[in-house]
Amino acid sequence: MTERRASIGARRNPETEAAVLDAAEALVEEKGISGLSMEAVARRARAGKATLYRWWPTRGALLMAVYQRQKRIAGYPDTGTLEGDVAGVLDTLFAHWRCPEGRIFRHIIAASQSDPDVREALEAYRLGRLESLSVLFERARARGELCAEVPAQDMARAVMAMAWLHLLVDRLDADTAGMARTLVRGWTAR
Amino acid sequence: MTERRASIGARRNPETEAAVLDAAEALVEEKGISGLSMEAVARRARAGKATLYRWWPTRGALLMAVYQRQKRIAGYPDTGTLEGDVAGVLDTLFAHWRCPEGRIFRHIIAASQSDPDVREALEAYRLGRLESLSVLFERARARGELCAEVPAQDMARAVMAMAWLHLLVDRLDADTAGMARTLVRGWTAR
DNA sequence: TAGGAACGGAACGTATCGTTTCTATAAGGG
DNA sequence: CCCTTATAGAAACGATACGTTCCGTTCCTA
Repeated sequence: MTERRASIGARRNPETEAAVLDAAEALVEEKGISGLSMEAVARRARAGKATLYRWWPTRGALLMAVYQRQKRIAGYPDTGTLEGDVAGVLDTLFAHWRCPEGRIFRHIIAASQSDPDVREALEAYRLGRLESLSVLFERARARGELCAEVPAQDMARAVMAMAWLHLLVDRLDADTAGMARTLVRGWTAR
Repeated sequence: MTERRASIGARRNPETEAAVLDAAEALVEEKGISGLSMEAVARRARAGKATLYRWWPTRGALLMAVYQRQKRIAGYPDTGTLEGDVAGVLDTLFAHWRCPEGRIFRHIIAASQSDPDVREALEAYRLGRLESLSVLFERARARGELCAEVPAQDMARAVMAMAWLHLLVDRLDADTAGMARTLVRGWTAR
């Protein structure tokens, strides 16, 4: 634990990378985003600041690296109805955001408001999530459950918007079933 | 312009307050939230830092003061249909957020993720906006346009969520009419 | 008239920033 | 086998912002 983690030659040391990302993640969990200073990360990871800045030139880059290291959420459950599926998505998402690793996401959204690099990375990630959300609507359409008028992209955006709002205002304990009902009502064939 | 703005006695100087808030607003507009340092505000406003800290103990307090100085958005237009009203609300809101003073709001949401004072102030403001949004749904209910099943609070939250999402991901140019249609479809009597 | 509060301004010590320089280490190439 | 290359960590740098504390001035209030 206390042995020095030296260079392993003319290539990047994975142990150093892991130590840095561990330190950064722990700092954000413990002290919030303001605790994520390059100094503090370097101290905690026992890494040189030069090493940090070599690989993660900005705080935003470090933040995104931490988040992208986390395992992705698996596919969503198939409950047989669109409303059930949407409620399941919201449940899964809220549960993920409540756990220690997930708490970082709100800070990423916050950082993206002023850091162009974070914004770009988040936008790419967000579009991917919209894509994966659309699976639900494809399934519903195949079941003949959907009305034809509402574009799948619009529905996915509405679900994401609801989720983000509750994350940002710290209401991850809200009634996801009610949310799903409110949203889905207008999208199903009548 | 260059004359010294001295004390006016044992009471707060409105000119100083205005100068400080002007400086803070301009700094956020020009350089984003990271440009809003107490040092920079004091320099630009030609105010002492002691004066700043006396009235706005934290950066968050300063940020909220800037936003709350702005004139409130007037009542929403009455278009005769819920869908038209919601589209109008989104249009008004997006237009406000696009103009220089409105650009601050995204930074307030961001700051609220780590600053408890900002969070509290934003939460109070947000609940007020939800209240004022509910006027739309009262009107629709009076017209018999609404189905009885969806609570007004849930509808208001969905509209707000959609708006916030588009603010945060910098898509204030999106199709508000389409959004309104997507949301409102499920809430009207069928 | 005396007290006190607000004002701008300056200085203080502390902390973090991002950069630079240094030494030591370890792989690959000729 | 040596030399190049690129790494890792440590230390120091100047710059910036932090929050606080004084000071001298102005002028309202009691």
